Formats: sequence, C-alpha cells, structure tokens
Amino acid sequence: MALRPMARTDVNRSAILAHLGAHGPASRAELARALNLSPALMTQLTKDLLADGLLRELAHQPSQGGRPARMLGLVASAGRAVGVKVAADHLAFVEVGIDGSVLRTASEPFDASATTMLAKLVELLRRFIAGGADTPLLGIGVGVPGDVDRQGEGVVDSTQLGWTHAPIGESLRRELGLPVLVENNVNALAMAERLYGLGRRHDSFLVVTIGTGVGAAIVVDGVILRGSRGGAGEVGHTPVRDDGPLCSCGNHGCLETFLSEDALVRIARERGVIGASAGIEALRDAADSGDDRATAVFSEAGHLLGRTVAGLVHVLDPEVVILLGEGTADWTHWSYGFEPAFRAALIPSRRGVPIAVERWQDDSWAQGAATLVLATPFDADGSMGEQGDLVRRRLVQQAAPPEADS
Amino acid sequence: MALRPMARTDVNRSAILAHLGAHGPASRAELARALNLSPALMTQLTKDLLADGLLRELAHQPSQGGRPARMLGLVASAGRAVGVKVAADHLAFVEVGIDGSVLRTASEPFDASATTMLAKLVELLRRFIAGGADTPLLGIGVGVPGDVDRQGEGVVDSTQLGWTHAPIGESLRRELGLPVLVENNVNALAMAERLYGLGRRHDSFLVVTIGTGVGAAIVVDGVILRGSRGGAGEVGHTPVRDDGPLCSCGNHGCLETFLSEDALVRIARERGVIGASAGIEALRDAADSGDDRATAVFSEAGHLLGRTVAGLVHVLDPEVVILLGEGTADWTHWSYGFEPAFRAALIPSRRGVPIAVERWQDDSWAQGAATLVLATPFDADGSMGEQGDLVRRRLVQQAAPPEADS
DNA sequence: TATGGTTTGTTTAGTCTTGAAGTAAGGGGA
DNA sequence: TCCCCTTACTTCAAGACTAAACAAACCATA
Repeated sequence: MALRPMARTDVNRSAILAHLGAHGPASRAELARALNLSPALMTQLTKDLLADGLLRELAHQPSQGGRPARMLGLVASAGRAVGVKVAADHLAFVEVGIDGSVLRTASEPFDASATTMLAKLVELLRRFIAGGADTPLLGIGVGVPGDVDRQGEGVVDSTQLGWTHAPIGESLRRELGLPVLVENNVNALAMAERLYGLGRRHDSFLVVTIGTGVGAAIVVDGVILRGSRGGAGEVGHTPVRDDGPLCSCGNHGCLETFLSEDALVRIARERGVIGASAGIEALRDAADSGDDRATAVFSEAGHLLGRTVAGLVHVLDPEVVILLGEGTADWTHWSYGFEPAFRAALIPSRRGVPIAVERWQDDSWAQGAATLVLATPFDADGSMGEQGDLVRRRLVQQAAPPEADS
Repeated sequence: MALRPMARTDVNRSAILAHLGAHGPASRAELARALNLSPALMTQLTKDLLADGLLRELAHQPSQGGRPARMLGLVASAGRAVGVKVAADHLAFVEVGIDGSVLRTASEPFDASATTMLAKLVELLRRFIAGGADTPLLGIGVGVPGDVDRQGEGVVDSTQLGWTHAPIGESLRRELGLPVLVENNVNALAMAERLYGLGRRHDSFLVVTIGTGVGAAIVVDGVILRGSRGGAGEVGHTPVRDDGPLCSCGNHGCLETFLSEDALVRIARERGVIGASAGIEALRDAADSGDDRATAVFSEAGHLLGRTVAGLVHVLDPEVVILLGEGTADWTHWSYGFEPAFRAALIPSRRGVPIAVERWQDDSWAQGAATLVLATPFDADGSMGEQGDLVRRRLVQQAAPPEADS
C-alpha cells in the first residue's frame, strides 16, 4: 500500500498517537477503551499505523486473567513540535518531543506593537527552530492573548497586543513552510491540561488563569468551546462595577481592573502598602512576611475571583475547575479570600466542585502552545482547519519506510 | 472521548422529519442543503422514509432554471406529542402536531411539594392524553425548573419544586408506557427555538428567560450544553451582592433576588410604589401609566440583567441572544436599563451581538417541552438516552404499511 | 431547432465505523 | 489433567456517509 488515502478527517489515528504520547505504551484493548472506540476498529487502525512505521509492537504484558496484552509504543524519532507564547513585550519558545516532554526553551524581547512585528516574529522563530533536534519538525503552535478566528486561519484580534485582524497564521505558514496552529493562549493551556494534566480524567472542565490578566477556557465533552467567533472565555471583562477603573478595553470596572497583576500593584500603591514605584514582588514579599494590608490586597482579589468563578460554575457546570497562571504563585494569599467566597456563592448542589491549583512553570504558556501541534488532530471536526491534517501528513511522510505490498 | 462515533442513533432521518415539520414541504435538494448532508444520502434517506409512509411526494415546483423540484411533505397523521410544564403550583399541558403546531392546551392546579405528587402528575397526564386526537402519541416531554441528569433517565433536582433526585422520567415511563423526555424548562425552550425560531439560522445562541426566576440555556453548534451533571445555565444564582436578600437556594444576593417577579414586587412594595399586597400587575400598570418610580424598578432590573448578559456574551461568544419568559411582557420598561448597560459593558468587538426579544405566549413553556419529543432525535450523541430511539420507533411502527421488499 | 447552462435527483464505488461472532492465550479449580 | 472462565485480539457483514459521475428535466438563446 504505497499511498494510503489518509482520509480527510481521520481523527482517530491521531488520537491514538496523542494518547500514546501522553500516557506511554498501551495495548489495543486499553486504547479502545480510552478512546471509546471499538476493539475492531482499533485492530484496523493500529495495523495501518504499524505499517506506516509510527507505532511498533513492544513486549507482552503479564496476563490480567486472560490473554496477555501486546503493548504498542510510539516510534520516538517520529517528530517534535515548537510552541511560542506571544506577549506584548517578549516571546517565549519551547520545543517538545512527540510525547510532550520539554526539550528546549528560550525567551526573546519582542515589541508586539512594532510595524515590523511580523518579520521579527518570523526571524526569531527561524532562529529557534534552527537550533533544534534532528527529528522532523511537525509544526508550530502559537499562543496569543486574544481572539482567534474559528477556521484555523490564524487571524488574531488582541487588545493586549494591539492587533486587529492580524493574519499571523497565514504569514507564518508562508514564511516557514510548516503547519502553524494559532490559538488563544488560555485555550492552548487547556489543551495541554487535557492531554497531560487533570483533563485526562475529565471531559468537561474549566481553566481559569490569573496573572497579567484574567482568562478562562471552557472544555466540554473534551472539546474546547470557542464560541461563534473564537472569542469564548473572555472572562476578564466581566463587568464588576460601573464606576471602576478604566480597563484596556475602554470600559470601566472590568474584572481585570481588580485582579490583574497591574491592578493589585495599583491598589497596593494607592493604599501605601508598597512604594509608588514598587512592583508585584514587593507586594508578594510584604504578604509573605505577614503584612496584613498586603495579604488583604490578595484576599480581596481572591474574594472577587471566587464569586466570579462561582458564577461560571453555575453557568457551565464543569466537573472540575483548574487554576493556572503566574498569579498562582501567590495562591496561599489569594485563597483566604477565594475559598469562603467561592463556596458561599455556590448553590448547595454545586458546592462539591473541586478546585485544582496546579503548579505553574515559566514555560507553561509556550508548552501549551506546543502541545497544540500534537493535540489538534484530537480536536474533532476540523475546528483547526486543515492544519491538523498537515501535521498528520508530515508524521506519516517522515516515518513511512519504503515498502512493497503483497 | 470519541470524536464523532455519531452512534447508531440515526439522527438524520429525524432531522428530515423535524425540518419538514418546522418549515413545511421541501425538495430533496433543499433538505440536503439545509441539513448539510450530501444529496446522495438524501436520496437514500427519503427513499426509506417514503417506504415507511412517513413522507409522501407532493407536486413538482416550477423550475428554478433547472430540473423542477419534487416536493416532499410529512404525512400529517404520523403523530402528535404532549408537553407538560411543571411549576410549583400548577401544570400546563400542550398537545402539538408532528409539525409543532399547538392542537390543544390545558392547565391544572398542582402541588409539587405534596408527597402524592407523582401519582397526581400521572393522573393529570393520563386525563389530558385521553382527550387527545386519534393520531398516534409519540411521547411526552416534561419541562422542569431545575437540573436533570445527563443520561436521559429523568432524575430531577429542583430547589424551586423542592425535589431531590426525583425519578420523574422512570416513573412516568412505567406508568404511561410511552417515551418520556425530561428536560430543564429553559433547555426545552431553547430546543423549540432551535427548531422553529431564531435558532434555525444560528448554530450557537443563548436563551435567557426572565419571569418567576432567571434562567439561561446555551446552544453550541446546534447542541444544548448541559454541563457535567445537566446543570448548565443556572444563571439565576450568579452572585451579585454579598449582603443581598436571602435567595431560595440559601445564599444571599443571587441575581434572582433582584430580577424575579417576586423581587420586583418586593422592591416596589418597599419603596411604596405599589401597595403592600399588590402584585406584579399593579407594578406593570403603574409603569405603563408613566409612574417614574415604577419604571425605575424595571429599568434597574434591566440594568442588572444587561450587565449579566454581557458577562455571558463574553464567556460564551454566542451569535445571538434570545430573550424569553413572562417578564418580556414588560420589556419596554426593562429595556431602558438593559440596552445602555448591556452595550456599555461589552468589549468593543462584541458590541454588535444582536438581542432578540421574542413574543411570549402562555403555553410557550409547555410547547417547548412538547417539541422535545419531536426534536430530541435531532440532538446527536444520544444525550437523551434511548428515548429518542423509542420515539422514532413509534413513528415508524405506526406509519409503516405492511410491505414486502424486493 | 439545436445547443449549452442550470438545477435536481440517482447510481456507484469506496471509507469509516460498529456489533456479533469467532480465535488466541493465559488462569484457576475439580 | 481437563474443563471452564477471562481477557485480548481478529474477521466479517452491514450501516452511514461521501464524492464523483451520471441522468433528467427544465430554461434561454442563437
């Protein structure tokens, strides 16, 4: 079988790869159960993948009471992926292996508002890619703070970056000749969480990030909810007070103007908790050393966050809420306000919803973007357009050994 | 997480029936376009439905420049459905034809908190059904204010009715021997809206109801978002003020304590706008006749609703928001507060989201419940369990003339 | 009147998936 | 040791769906 048709929407072959990448070797039966597919189909699909050289059979596993399972594993040399996080003032890069492990990271200053921004982005990406491993590069994931169009073209609107209809995806694709997946950064994080984190065991969950802003991603039945124009999850601009501070979106009193790092610093300065030119570190230090006024700043923010998340839990009824972002470094201070406010605001039947605060690492954003490349085929119905197909094609192309068919 | 096994439940035959019911006769080509299926499949499916006696070929339509279309229409005698709205103090019944048209309505007093409540419900349903037309009854739709489990069993939790784990679906099925579909009442309304209303032209929309409470239903890609335990859309208990009035859920300051009919009456009484024993009609009359303090009550509620809905639009990014419920009768008064608050609270890129206030009729709730029966097969992935199948089977069973196949 | 264009509907071959029924390979008693 | 049970995998027939090619029925126009 020289050229398998490699169908238009063959999600499941990729799902197998993604699952093996995320969980390590597994038997056909395990895969069938995990992916909710019939054993019959699993036989069929793995046969193809084995023939393509993407999978290989490993040792048998001791019997579980019946016939022992033949384990299947990824062929490790099958590929790598690169992720970029775009922020207003810098770029963060990550290279991951096909199993999602971080191989390499980098960070570069970047001015998102510069007119030459696109050229600069391409240049820095090229440089990072060049330094990479020898295994085939499957694609680039780009995480941006803002709305991305649904069709997977990669047109970005972002107040934070000052971009309107920026055709990031198309430009990068043209310049780099690689599959490029552009996604909202919180959604990218949710995807990573789904593949490697808590989301593995939950089909519907909510990811909330705190840090430079406030964001949310909604996963329903394993799929990211994008909304009609890719803008779902914009929780940062929930109106809180009519007469609140001016927000970057032009309105007054958005949630972000009370919870973002800048907001906390502003409030702390106004109250004289920290000096007029001090930053978030000063506030953190003060809180860590027991300054009541400093802990109050965090706990008030936690209170507001708790009420907001409670509202989201009412509206979306997730199985679990995952808290992420730079701000979680100070979570102990936030939690004094968050926990009581959150639980008190929930209707009784929802009070048991678990809140998971996951450890945050500096390259998490970029890692989330990178996993897009490995995960997107996972994401049914081509919400990422043809890029998923392209990634898959590259995988097969690289791995398939020349062979003759019977 | 199966990515679209799209189970054996044959959604499309039902979709054809539902479409014809909602829009009247159509050609195969029209159907294929409307339902986004290939013409080839449409030929196949309609052949089956014609053989089953559910469809019949009508006259040709004048050519549109090519071959003239052969119209297909429902066989009207194929079935009817009954819908019940369950409220704390009464039941509302509706009988609809296979095309969704209302054939008959009734209303009966009912005490949802009585221990004999289930028996009473069965009895009143039996009586209503008995008075119906001669065409086969396809099933019963039940709309309840509260959470319904996801599996379509029909287990209900409702603070409003004082029910916990009430096995409504199973009981009714056993007693009546009919398919029974239990659903949150706002979701039922959303389903009706999807089949017969604005939802026909929109895949993602938000339904918000105002009246005795505040509710929301979320439709994403044509499917109702139910959340992990069927409780999505509980917008009425969004926390608004820590020290607000006591809500039926046990918390203080829920949205409902500011926007429900009871809340408006309470506020108006407190302010002396209406007498201490006057009701919502008195407040409406006062507002209609230009009483500034009365209109202020409505417009303040509108303001709060506007900000809340803006938050939902940020989080869910719907194509359109549909406003329904008894409260929309006073919408002109609400809108003075709603419109400015809503638009002002939206981020610029969302300001264009249309708000549709649809005309409200007394039997809308029950009609929504009834359309569940006709619509549920529409609702992919068997989120309503086997009941959809049962309804379909009844349709075919009744209509199929005995015939031998080639 | 022929000719081409347009829309409608059907046939055919082929893909993806499943359920049912089998085969393979171990285990634990009697 | 033999028989049955369990689990893992495979084969097979069949359904749902699509793309592509075709046939049918009309219109316009030269």
